[in-house]
Amino acid sequence: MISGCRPQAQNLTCLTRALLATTPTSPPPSFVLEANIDVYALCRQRRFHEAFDRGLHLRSLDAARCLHSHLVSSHSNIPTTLFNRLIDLYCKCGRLPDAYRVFSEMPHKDTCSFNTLMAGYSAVGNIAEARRLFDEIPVRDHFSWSSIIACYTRHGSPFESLDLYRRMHQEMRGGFLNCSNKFTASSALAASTAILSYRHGREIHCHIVRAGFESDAVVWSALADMYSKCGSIKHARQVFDLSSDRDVVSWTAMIGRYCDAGMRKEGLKLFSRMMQMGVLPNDFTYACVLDACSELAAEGLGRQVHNHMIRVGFDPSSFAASTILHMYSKCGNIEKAKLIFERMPLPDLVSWTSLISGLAQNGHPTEALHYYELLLESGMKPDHVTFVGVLSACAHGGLIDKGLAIFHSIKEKFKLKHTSDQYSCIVDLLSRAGRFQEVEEIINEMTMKPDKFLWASLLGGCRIHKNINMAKQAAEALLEIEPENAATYVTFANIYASAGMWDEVELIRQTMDHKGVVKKPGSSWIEIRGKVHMFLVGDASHPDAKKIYALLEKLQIKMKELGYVPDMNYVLHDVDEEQKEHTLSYHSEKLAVAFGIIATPSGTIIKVFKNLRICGDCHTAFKFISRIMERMIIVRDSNRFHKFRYGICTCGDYW
DNA sequence: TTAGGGTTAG
Repeated sequence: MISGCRPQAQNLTCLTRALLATTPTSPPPSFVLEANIDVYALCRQRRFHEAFDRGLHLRSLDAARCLHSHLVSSHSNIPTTLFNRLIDLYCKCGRLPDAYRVFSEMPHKDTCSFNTLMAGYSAVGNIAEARRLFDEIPVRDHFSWSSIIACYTRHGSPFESLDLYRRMHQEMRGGFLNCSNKFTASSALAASTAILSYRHGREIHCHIVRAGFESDAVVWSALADMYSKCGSIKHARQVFDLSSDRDVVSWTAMIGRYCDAGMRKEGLKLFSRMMQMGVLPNDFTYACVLDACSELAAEGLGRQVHNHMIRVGFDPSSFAASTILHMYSKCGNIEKAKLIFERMPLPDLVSWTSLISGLAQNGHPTEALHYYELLLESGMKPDHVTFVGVLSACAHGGLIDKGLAIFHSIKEKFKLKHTSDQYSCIVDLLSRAGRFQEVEEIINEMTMKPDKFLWASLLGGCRIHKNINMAKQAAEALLEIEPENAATYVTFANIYASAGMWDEVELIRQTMDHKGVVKKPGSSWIEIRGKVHMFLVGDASHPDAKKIYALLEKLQIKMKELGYVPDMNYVLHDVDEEQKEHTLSYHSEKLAVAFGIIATPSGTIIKVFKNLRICGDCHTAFKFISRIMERMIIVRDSNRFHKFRYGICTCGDYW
């Protein structure tokens, strides 16, 4: 019995009993399962359409077989409609060969018979068979065209799909208005979106408006999708706002579009609006919104979403559940993430990987490896993403031998090919440890071209070990791939600066000016009582700026008493020492931490988020501040978490 | 009786 269908099955028990009671012959054979007794009874009554409805609801192969045997053994003329429904049922149960057998043995096939079988092949991605049937249909109707167009769109052939959309209009000779309907239009729109063709999309939009079938949620959703991907998110929002028939899918899609475009706050605003309108979110909505919370590190809001999910009920093994885990982990609450994981009855590989990567980023490499061992013990096979998490745990923890052993096991034990991400991890691990000779050997052994992530990892390692020669090689390779990336110039310049090579620093600065490369401004933010406060370097725009600066000055004095020496290597330009110290004191992360201290009661954990990597001087300063203020300070930078407590950081200064 | 749109981890 299909467990999900139990309530409906129970509802029908009375009906079943009544039907069987009126049937004078023997009880159903033993192979007829409980859920299918209704189907069996309805067949005996020759109420075939109702039996099909029930079978389709259950998606039951037994029901299909039961109906098949009744139809075949029936001596009267069976209408084509019933055979068509049988084909459909077999298709929906994933039994294409049975569907085909029914189709080929039918005495009279109509267009619907072809359409139904074609949809079956389309659903399993057998494009060739679907097309063969389409070509054989003597008289094609709207269903035939919409099925084949959707088939090509769905299975990655958008050009074919648009070609057929055009051909449909020629062959049906009715002009666009009579041929296109909401099904063909939405599929053709999806095809235009796939090839990012605004022109095609716009043309189809015109057909939709002229033909007047725009009041349909799917058409609107496809339109908004096309505009957001080929035109602009603003147009997409206009379409969304104008649509009269919005369902949970179109709301979710619009929220997702904002998140994809990096406009996460807009996405979250729309989510609140959706809730106000009484639209019930589904797993996709939760996944979208929780992901936005993760990126914004808005744990407060994430927790509200989680609580809502608990109230309405959700499947703890669904992908939405793994997104909750990810959200807590990305917000620096790894304990809660672990709790969510432990409560999962059957964690999937995504959840395992998410926890392992989360532990690695949150500074618990040994625990990450412990969960990796548990994953192996569970019998689940790790995939290439799991290995990225495990290798990054080794890299962050300085576990070099373990990392190397796991890296080699990917090929030898798990018989998988190394991916470029895994190469980046191993280069990260080795170059952080200063083992540049081995890095060179690995790069030479690679079967693929090293990508930007690998070179960026190497450049980062060179910064730690002041390896100027290797840094030059990495920076040149990196700039060849990404000539506009300011981070490369800045890191490279910082390496020169730390070696006191100011002429070279100046040369890099001039190159940046010449090429018009602008350094991405560092920004940090902190969530206080549900409100996000954002800071830039030297920012005085915050209402509490005076208090923030006064506190930082006081802290500066106390830190120096305890032995803090500002690290000038993190200032790009060759300005005088006093000026450099001044710039360092007001980095965005320092402003955010100071505001956190002011705005929360003593003892509260301060959680700050930065869009770039934390600066080395701020890292040192926060160790002192955590001691002076007796507070735990958590900083999530673009790379990982740093937890400062009692004057030390969980990263062990290994970052 | 048959057809269309949204998806999680580094």
